[in-house]
Formats: sequence, C-alpha cells, structure tokens
Amino acid sequence: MTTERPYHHGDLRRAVLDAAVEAITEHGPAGVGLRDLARRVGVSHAGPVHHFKDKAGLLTALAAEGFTLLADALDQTVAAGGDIVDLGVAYVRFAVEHRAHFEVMFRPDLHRPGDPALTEARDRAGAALAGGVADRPDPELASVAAWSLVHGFATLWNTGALSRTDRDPEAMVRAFAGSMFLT
Amino acid sequence: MTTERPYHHGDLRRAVLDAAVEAITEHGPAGVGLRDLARRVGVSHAGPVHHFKDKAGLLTALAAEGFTLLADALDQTVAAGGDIVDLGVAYVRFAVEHRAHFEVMFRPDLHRPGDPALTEARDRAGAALAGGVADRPDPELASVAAWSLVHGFATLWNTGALSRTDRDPEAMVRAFAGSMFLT
DNA sequence: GGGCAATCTTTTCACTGTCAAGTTCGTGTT
DNA sequence: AACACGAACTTGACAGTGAAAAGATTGCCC
Repeated sequence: MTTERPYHHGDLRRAVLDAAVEAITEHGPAGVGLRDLARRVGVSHAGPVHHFKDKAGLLTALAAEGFTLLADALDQTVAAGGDIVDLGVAYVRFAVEHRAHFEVMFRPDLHRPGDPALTEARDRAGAALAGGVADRPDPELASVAAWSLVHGFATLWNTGALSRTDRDPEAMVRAFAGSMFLT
Repeated sequence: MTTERPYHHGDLRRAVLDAAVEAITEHGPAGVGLRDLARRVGVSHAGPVHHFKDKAGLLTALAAEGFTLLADALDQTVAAGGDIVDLGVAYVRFAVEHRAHFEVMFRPDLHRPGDPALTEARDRAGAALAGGVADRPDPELASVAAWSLVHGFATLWNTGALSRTDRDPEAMVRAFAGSMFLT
C-alpha cells in the first residue's frame, strides 16, 4: 500500500528547503542531515544532492534565501516611511520569525565559500541597513553600531540567553534603540 | 619507530579541550569530531569518551570553560576600576581572542541541556556584566542593551560580516559604546 | 605486595555524506 | 507522431562518524 508517489516530485528544491527550515527550528543547524531531509520529503536519500550538490550547498542556498527575505523586509519598512528604529525592529522581527534562516545566515563555516548568490543577497541586505544612518557623521561607525545592537539582541534572544525577561522583544528594541539613536 | 607513548596520557582531558579549541578555530564548530580530536592528541578514538561521555559533553565543558574565562576577564576589569565602556571592550577582546570558546558558548543546540557547571559559569558572567549598569533607571533594559551591543559587534566581527573595515575593533567599540552609554 | 578503580583500547553497530551508475520521465525536434 | 535528449530521481557502494560494550593496562592506597 505504498503511496504511489510520482517519479518526479514537482518542486523538490523548494520542498527540501522547507523541510530544512523545519528541521533546523526543531534541532538546530547541527541536527540537520541530507538523508533526514530526503526522508521527510519522501524521496530517495540522494535526491536532494541533484539540486544542491552538497550539504554546504543546501545551507548556502538557505542562507541566501534568508538574506533576500531580510532585504525585502527592510526595503519594505523604508518604503513605508520607517526610521532607524523601525529598521531595527524589522531586523529583530525577522530574526525571531525566521529563526532557522537567521541561524544559518551567520555561520560562514557552513557555507560554500564565495558563493555569488549568497554574497549578492548579503550585500543587498547590508545596503538596506546602511541606508538608515547615511546622514550622520562617521556613517560607517553609526551603521556598525546600529547593526551590532539589533544583531546582538536578536542572537541573544534566539539562543535563549535573555530568557529571564518576559517582556516583548520588539518593545524592548524600540525602547533602547530609540533612546540611543534618536539624539 | 612508533613513539612509545605511555598507556596513560597524563592529562587527556586538558589536551582534548586544547585540541578542540585548535580544531574549532580552524574549521568552525561544525568541523570538529571526537575521532579527529583523539587523533590529534595521539590516543585511541574512544579515549575522549571517558572524560566527556558525549560530543555534547565535550562542547558543554568547552562552553563552561569559556564562560569562566569571560567572567574572570570581566571581574578583573571592574577590579581595575573600569567603567561600562571598559567592560564592553573586555567583552569584545575576549570574543576575538578566544574565538573558539566564544562560538561554542552561544550555541545551545550543541550543549547538554541543563548542565550545572555551564549554567553556573554563565550566571557568573551575566552578573559581572549586569553590575556595570546597576545604577540606572530600568537597569534590566540597560543591561540588555549593553550586552546586545557588544555581543552583536563581537559576533559580526568574528563571522567576517564586518570585513570591509580595517579599523581596530576595540577602538570602534570604545567609540560608539562611549557615545551611547556615557550620557 | 595485592587488589581496586580510573584510564585507555578494541570491536562492533547504525548512521551519515558523497560518488558513480542506472532508471524514469518531461520536452522539444523533425 | 515517433524519437532522442537531458533533467530529475533511484540504487548501490564506500569511507568516515558517534556511540556502546567489553577487554587491557596502569597508578595508587591499604
């Protein structure tokens, strides 16, 4: 009574990426395996290889997708007239809602080094962030400071290091980012 | 012409931890394996197991050691009369100099959950950090903000995301942390 | 000196990533 | 409409990994 699945999956690449997101949110990036993903999707153990070549290839694709999603979210908030604080809140919201993507994005030891799609997506997100502080003295320093603040909060929050508070993460970001970056 | 090494290593636990630090600084936490470490130290592949039980046990021990080292460094700077900015600089310096420890410390998916030695060491470091902002309105928020700022900078720096700048990392921290936390 | 427990080794097992070779299928060509 | 071509997937194999069990070696304490 096997389920008679067709030989061609249809959109295996998408399905594997989604399964990877699911697996990572459950067990972290270390607990994800190609064979396990293949099983979840209902495909032979070497099926994903054809789309990603490598485990590193899969995670690189995931990271690139993550940076693209992030860049979209940031672009959208500036298009809606948001200021720096709104940008920071959007950053944190992305990290919390797309925890799996976010965790992979900043682990270069899991990536295929120098992947063009990844570097392009990352640059897009970086530009969107830097645009929020372009009108300051020493904008480079300001952009690094702003990025550090929200990135640190996001990673600390996601790793559970801030678990003692029961406050709302976005409200916290809005509070201290506002007091630090709005003169 | 085998090297006639004695049956008992002497201090295998220490040696494995050191080898792990070396391996992680080279290939990242994903690229470290128990068998590989055993080889580096010159011991049978199951030797380390007796000291750490698990791969998770090894990494948990490393993380605990890291938090202890960090707490020591922070305590030392307050003992030397340092202010918040000095604390932040010490944090970043630790992350850069003990990159391997630092990378493992904030990856709870690699830890044995609820390990007492780890949680105690982490609390010690947390207390040392929070002590720097105890005299502010809403000290909890201030401590989270300060921690986020330096932690974010440290991780971004270590992952190479800030590679475009050739400035000195400590000087950068001192610059923006000063402008943000000294009234 | 004798025994005991800690330390390390050997063997084995299930599992993983990767490669090479085959099989099935959509798609465009004529 | 038949066909061939290439993309998508499967099958089978291999080396390497983490973990567990059982055996060998040694320092140490009475």
